[in-house]
Amino acid sequence: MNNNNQEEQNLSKANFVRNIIIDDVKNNKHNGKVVLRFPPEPNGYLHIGHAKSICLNFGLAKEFHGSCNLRFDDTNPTKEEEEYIESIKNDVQWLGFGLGEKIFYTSDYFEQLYSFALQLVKAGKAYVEDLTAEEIREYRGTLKEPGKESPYRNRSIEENIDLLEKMKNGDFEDGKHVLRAKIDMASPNINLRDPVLYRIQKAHHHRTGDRWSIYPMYDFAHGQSDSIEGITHSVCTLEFEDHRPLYDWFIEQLGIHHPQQIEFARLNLSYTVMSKRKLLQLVEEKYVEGWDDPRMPTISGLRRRGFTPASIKDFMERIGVAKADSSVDVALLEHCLREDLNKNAPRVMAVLRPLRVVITNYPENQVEELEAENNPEDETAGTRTMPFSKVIYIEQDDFMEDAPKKFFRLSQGREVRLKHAYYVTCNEVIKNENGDIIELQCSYDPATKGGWSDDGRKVKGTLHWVSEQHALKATVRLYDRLFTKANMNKGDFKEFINPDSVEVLENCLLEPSLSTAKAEINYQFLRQGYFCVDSKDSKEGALIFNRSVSLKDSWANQAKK
RNA sequence: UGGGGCGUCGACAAGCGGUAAGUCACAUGGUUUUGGUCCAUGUAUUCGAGGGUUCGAAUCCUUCCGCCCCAGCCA
Repeated sequence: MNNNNQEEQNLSKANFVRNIIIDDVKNNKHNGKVVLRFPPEPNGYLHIGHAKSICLNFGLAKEFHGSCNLRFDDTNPTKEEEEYIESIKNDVQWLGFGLGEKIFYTSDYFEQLYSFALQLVKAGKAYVEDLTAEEIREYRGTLKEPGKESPYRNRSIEENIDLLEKMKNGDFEDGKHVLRAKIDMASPNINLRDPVLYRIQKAHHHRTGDRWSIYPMYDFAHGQSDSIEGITHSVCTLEFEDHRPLYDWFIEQLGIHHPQQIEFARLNLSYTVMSKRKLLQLVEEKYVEGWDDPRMPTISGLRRRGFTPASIKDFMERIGVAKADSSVDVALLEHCLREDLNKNAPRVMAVLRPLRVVITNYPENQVEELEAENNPEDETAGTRTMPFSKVIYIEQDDFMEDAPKKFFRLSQGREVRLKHAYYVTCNEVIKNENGDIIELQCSYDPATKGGWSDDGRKVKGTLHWVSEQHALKATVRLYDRLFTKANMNKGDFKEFINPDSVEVLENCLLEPSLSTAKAEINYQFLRQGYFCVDSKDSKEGALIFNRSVSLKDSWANQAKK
């Protein structure tokens, strides 16, 4: 690879946010500085939609040698928890982004934010409201009709200062007053109709304790926090587009640094939901086993499922960044995982639904250690050995009576290859009294050791297998999409929950090398998919594997026809 | 129907006046000790619709249609 190619590799794909930054850097706009931020509220776990924002912001900061602050937007103590802060830090780092020298918190600016509020009051640009929440709503007007001004709008500055200080000192009960900006009750942009700046909330804050009885609203805190941190580009999602005039108003009234806000479309993924509210509902109503359930689109869920940081970053690179509402096909995410794992995951053999096979002409107590390659896509991966003996198991799906010609697997009288072992031919099918197939009697060809024949004989099928006396028992969880409908914009999303989103197979048999398998290391179970040890439930001697994603299966497609 | 956005292949998405990139999905062939991977090929005479400007328009103008967001003391 030459230098040019390498350069291109390090550059992310073009998108309009990146283009704006390129221009600004070129024009020396913020002295050429690029300071970004990722500002989650610690009120839930991060999901893959947040990962888009993380990759964008941290990625751009890295590319332009700038910085990206992780800032917790902790302005609502009633909804935020320490647990979420820890999980968020953890998720960002797992994705591969450093947290930097310090973590930022909006709550660190409470003092500063309060003096900004006081500044507005003193300038006659903000006032203390006596109206109730309901009255405020009525006064606000509607989308089509202008609002009307509050009777308390023109209090004296002195009275406003006095009242605000009393609010701050805890002299009033929750809801008694609120501080509002004095802008324009007739504005077509509802955000400008005297928005609330502070509310009284005598709640314990996870960081500031009981110091405050008033807390700033998001709209009053967010832009100013960006400003305080010297953020050059405030990248956020589309729904904040019409808040921008409000943020600009604050910045202008206060006379402080003006970050440039840029809005992009949030990520939607087919067959899942992506709002914290809905995800919380799935957790609380026990549709899943927690925020990190492997079926959840949370970062912790994807991680437990077996997704890698590289696959998620690759996905983000491929979907791009734009302003059109869109829903990305989950197949693309799966493709990214397969691509990563195809190159990197060691291959092993595991029989999920075992069918007993006796090799009638194989010596009774013989065991052979056969060599098997670990990864045909990676020469450096080396080889291992697998024990072979008289009784083995194959996949139930790999045998069929009266099989069609296109079925390249085992059937009466047909010969197949056991991967890395021998050619075997099925001679007899043993059934129980119900007619279920319980065992196959096969014969092997000793001349085909390793799975080769030099007589030019063609064998179409290759099966995976495990030796009975050496096999490890394990539980395998096959995950499928959580919902049966690709897009659930309308109606109740819970109607579309997939009742078969997980299938638990209890009696799977694995090759012995898997006894040392560890969580977050992916394996390809040959011919089936990529699997990893479950980080929570798997125990030594009681292994549990999760299917991260299946292999593509063109036979399944063909069989359906 | 107040304001703010958005409409390019089934799904994403480049393109920004010079004659429709790429990726996924799909289909067909080839290779293959994974019906995996890999390789090759195919897939929008057309850019929400109409009208206009221009030698030339997805790109400019205009009218219309459709979708999303906003009336929390949530973020």
